[in-house]
Amino acid sequence: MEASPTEERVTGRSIAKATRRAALLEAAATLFAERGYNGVSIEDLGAAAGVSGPAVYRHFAGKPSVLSALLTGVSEDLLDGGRVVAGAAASPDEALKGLIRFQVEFAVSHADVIRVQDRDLGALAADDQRGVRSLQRSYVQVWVDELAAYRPDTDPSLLRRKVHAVFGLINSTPHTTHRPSSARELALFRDLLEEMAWAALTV
Amino acid sequence: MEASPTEERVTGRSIAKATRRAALLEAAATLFAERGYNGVSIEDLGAAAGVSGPAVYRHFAGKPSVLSALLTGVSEDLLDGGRVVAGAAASPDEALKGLIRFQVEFAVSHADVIRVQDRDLGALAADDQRGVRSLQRSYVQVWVDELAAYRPDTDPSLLRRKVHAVFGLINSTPHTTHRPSSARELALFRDLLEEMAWAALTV
DNA sequence: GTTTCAGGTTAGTGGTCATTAACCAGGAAG
DNA sequence: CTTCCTGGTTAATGACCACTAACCTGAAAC
Repeated sequence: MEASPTEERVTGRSIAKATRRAALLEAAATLFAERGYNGVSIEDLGAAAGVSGPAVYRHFAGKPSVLSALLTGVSEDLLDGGRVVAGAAASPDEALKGLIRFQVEFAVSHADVIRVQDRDLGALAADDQRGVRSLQRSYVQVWVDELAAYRPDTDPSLLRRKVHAVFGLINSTPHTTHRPSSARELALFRDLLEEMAWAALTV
Repeated sequence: MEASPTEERVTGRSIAKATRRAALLEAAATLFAERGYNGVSIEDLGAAAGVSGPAVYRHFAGKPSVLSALLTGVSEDLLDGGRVVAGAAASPDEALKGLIRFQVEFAVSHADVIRVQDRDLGALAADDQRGVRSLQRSYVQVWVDELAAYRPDTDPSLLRRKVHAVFGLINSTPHTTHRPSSARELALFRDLLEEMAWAALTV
């Protein structure tokens, strides 16, 4: 017995494949963010990853699968990151500040996926959409739990709305036309978003 | 000399035409918000307005013109409304509160156009896009002017970022899955958004 | 060194869709 | 009452595009 089917041999080819797949997802993030899922052709997508057209089908079952992989990935990253951040915090208010910092960092450095997520989620097939929405819900819940601990005796549905609104604030980044240029500018911008988010959240 | 070319006779037909056009724009708002500009066919659009397919071309030059009319309209409404609100206020802080109230009201009652605006603006031809962006910039400027009066000695570009972030917060409404049901709920929700927006803006 | 087979490639293929053509009906104008 | 012409209609037409077929090449496996 050499290797179980799940155990993959690491060969030059498998590396190349993984690399190509990653390049495709990267290209998808950029292109979908720019023109929207329906505005990008498989041909465009392949081309942006240095491969042409139908080669994409060697990595994904179809165009919807690309979107699905992209959005599922980002939702998982957010949920995992959020749980780690919240778990490491010493108090609810530290947790909330950490979550804000984490979300701001994510939104600023992954503006494209954020944009795709709230623009093209509806283009997903019902099943995948359910999956992504479930991950999103869990992530929101991480916030709501901390907020509930920080602000007891508040209607949970109100808390959920607060969290959504704060996401709107933080995720407004991708819509911003004038992106900060220097690193200094960017740091100030992140601080601003964090302060505003905190103020809004603790109203 | 009967009538100048700009002066239109009001006839049964002209009324019917205006009505149909309005119905088409209404349908466009709903459908584009739901499936995105590229996800809606001219056929769908016509059907939603009780007319089929190519009849749309009797009212608009093409699909892009529909989007253009829709977005230009909303941008104008916002700018006009914003100017009235700001002009009627007795002080900068009253003006800001009025602007917030106005924007919240607009976002809540026109969630669909808001969604189309920040989702499909990029689908517009360069010229129309410029026009809409110019209107948006002016609207933002109305806010920035008041904010500058309320908070002197602050970098204007920072103020602009603040305003953008607050728009993100307020305009998060369309992304909210659980829409408030009762009128009471809705009023509470509007109040919440207003409070959060004010807190964020005055950080 | 040969055999496999995964990951590419270039031609279809069928469907969808924006836009145009050709035609029709009925209100407005005279 | 007749003439126009506008807002509709249904049938092309031509792009574009997702996906499939058929074929090729070179790394892995033996």
